[in-house]
Amino acid sequence: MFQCVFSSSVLQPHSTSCLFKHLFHHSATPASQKQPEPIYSKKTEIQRQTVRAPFAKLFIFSALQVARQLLLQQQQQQQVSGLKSPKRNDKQPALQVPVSVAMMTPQVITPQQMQQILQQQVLSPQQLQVLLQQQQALMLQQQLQEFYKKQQEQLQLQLLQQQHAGKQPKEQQQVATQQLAFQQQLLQMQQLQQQHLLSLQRQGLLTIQPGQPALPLQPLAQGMIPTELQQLWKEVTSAHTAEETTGNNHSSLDLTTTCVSSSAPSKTSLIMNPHASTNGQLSVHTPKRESLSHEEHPHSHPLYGHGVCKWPGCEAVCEDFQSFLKHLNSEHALDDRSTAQCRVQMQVVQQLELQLAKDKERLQAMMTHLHVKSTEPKAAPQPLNLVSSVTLSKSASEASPQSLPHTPTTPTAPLTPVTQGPSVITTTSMHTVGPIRRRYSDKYNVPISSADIAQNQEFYKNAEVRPPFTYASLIRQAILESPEKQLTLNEIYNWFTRMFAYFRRNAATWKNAVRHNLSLHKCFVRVENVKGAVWTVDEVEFQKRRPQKISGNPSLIKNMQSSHAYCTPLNAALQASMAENSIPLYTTASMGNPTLGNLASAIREELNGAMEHTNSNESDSSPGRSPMQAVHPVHVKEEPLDPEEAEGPLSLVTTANHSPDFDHDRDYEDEPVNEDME
DNA sequence: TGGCGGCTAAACAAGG
DNA sequence: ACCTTGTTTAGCCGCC
Repeated sequence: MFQCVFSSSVLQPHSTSCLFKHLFHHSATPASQKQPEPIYSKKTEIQRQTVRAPFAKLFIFSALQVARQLLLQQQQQQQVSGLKSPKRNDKQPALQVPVSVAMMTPQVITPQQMQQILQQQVLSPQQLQVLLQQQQALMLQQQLQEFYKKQQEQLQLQLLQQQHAGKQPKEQQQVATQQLAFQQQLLQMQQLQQQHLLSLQRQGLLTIQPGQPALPLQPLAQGMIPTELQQLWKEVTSAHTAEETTGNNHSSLDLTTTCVSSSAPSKTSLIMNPHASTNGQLSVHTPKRESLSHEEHPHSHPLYGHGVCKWPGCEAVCEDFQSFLKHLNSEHALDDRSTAQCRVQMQVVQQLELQLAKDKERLQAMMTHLHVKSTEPKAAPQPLNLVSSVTLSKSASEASPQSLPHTPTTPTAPLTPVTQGPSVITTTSMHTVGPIRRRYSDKYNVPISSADIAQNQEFYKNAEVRPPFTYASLIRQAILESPEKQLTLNEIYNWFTRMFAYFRRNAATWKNAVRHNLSLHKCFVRVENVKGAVWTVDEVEFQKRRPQKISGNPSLIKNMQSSHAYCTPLNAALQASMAENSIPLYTTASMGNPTLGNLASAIREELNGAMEHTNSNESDSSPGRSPMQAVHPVHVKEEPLDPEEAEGPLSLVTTANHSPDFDHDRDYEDEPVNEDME
């Protein structure tokens, strides 16, 4: 079956013509008229404004540029972070030059790294999803552009043939139809991009400066006739091509000057260049000049621009480059925070890469289905080398972040010196063979808070990322969420699979672990019921095993309170406990979702226990543990748990395949679902 | 270095 | 015979 991936379509056209009809259905008909998709219903006033085609074209182009720049900036920042050496930056300016185009290829970051990053989960999954959506739209658009070019060439060829031979009108018509269909796919995708950008804007991830004219975000297809679309497409592509052929292509963008800090993903800002908008026409700040200046300017640095430090979440003002270097070495030296931030950056980038791989595969499948030659034949059955390696490498075959390599997860595992370049936290050090399991340093587990899991509920539902909680915590949560505070074993299983995509795999493993935990921990009490046995939670026992470690370390708490944006989870832990005292910091995410709310509150409660101990300076006799060991350390394991895991494409984030309207009644227990095989 | 918490794997038993 | 449920043991890892 060929399920349309556009616009959340559920139609499954099984033939080319059917697909085209299907695509027409989506593209030619404004979604707002046909299917009131949520994304349209959320349109802002800006979106609703009438759009003129050239205006919209410019915006699309601009949006593409900005999105691309964001990605590249992320890559650059990650690279620079990885390269950074606290002592040498000022002495070896050559090493500060942004990475080359080649270095920004997906191969730079390995799947293992991605998994590792994912498992550390320093970054908010929501933020990741936003970035992924951006990237997805962007890359698909690029693919379609390439394809469309080919289609156009083909069409012209056939037109010529027809002029000479005066026949084959049917075939020509078909090609034209194909062309139009893909054109409309492209347009729809562009709409998606706009929506993503708007979404970012709504979430505060994208900043549009006040003076900026209202953006024309009306879906392009609306009110446009095919010829207009075609013309628009031509203009867009020609502009795009022209831009790329003028010396520096996009890969050489100097992001330090175009985009303002991407900082923490939550603060990711796409700031449209205000002085680029003239007469209401928005254009993107072309990076060309900056790129040139970057080359000419020895003091350029991917982490420095506009007198501001671009280190994620920093934005410290630095008068000149020297002061910036000083700042870089002093504020962003090799320490826990910098290491974590670097990993976050890698996480962002690699997530984007993975999503790109998936979308490429999807595009390839589309093309294959339509019997169209691909512009990237190699992308065919396997998404990308990047992904293939995940799929085929036995050591990395576990899609989950479990198969995480050795990385500097603690300060004692310092970043590789600059001289080793991108090998920092890269594959070379990660392909350790053997049953290596590594837990993350508590320092980095600490940040994962209940609030995070509450906030990112959808993420855990959809992404196969291991939840950073112990089995015991999760079991308890499942039980407490139940109306009667008791669950059968099977119901606990179902809760796991329902709430966490991760637990839709390796059922035998984690179910065994669940049973093991139920039996092992005193806090879980088995109660004989009429129908059988149910499990309940003995809160007293659970409190006994509650982590205490934080109580003895006030400085840590202080750090938590003042920690950096990337360490917000740390704050979140604290805030979670505050929330317990009727400060509803994290209740918004759970509003309208009682389950989520319960999850948040219960785990928050768990965390709060540690904080209570902290505040009261009470110390009981129970063995001390980090409060975040409740938010447990995630194991790193490099050997596959299940041989089946080595088969089929793996995905860390399966947002595209997991419906938001996840069927909660679906039973995953016996059949580890490989979503990618569907 | 040893204790501890946590996870995984596995063996085993009982019951349906 | 097979599956589910529940218990127990062992080994490993990371942290302290």
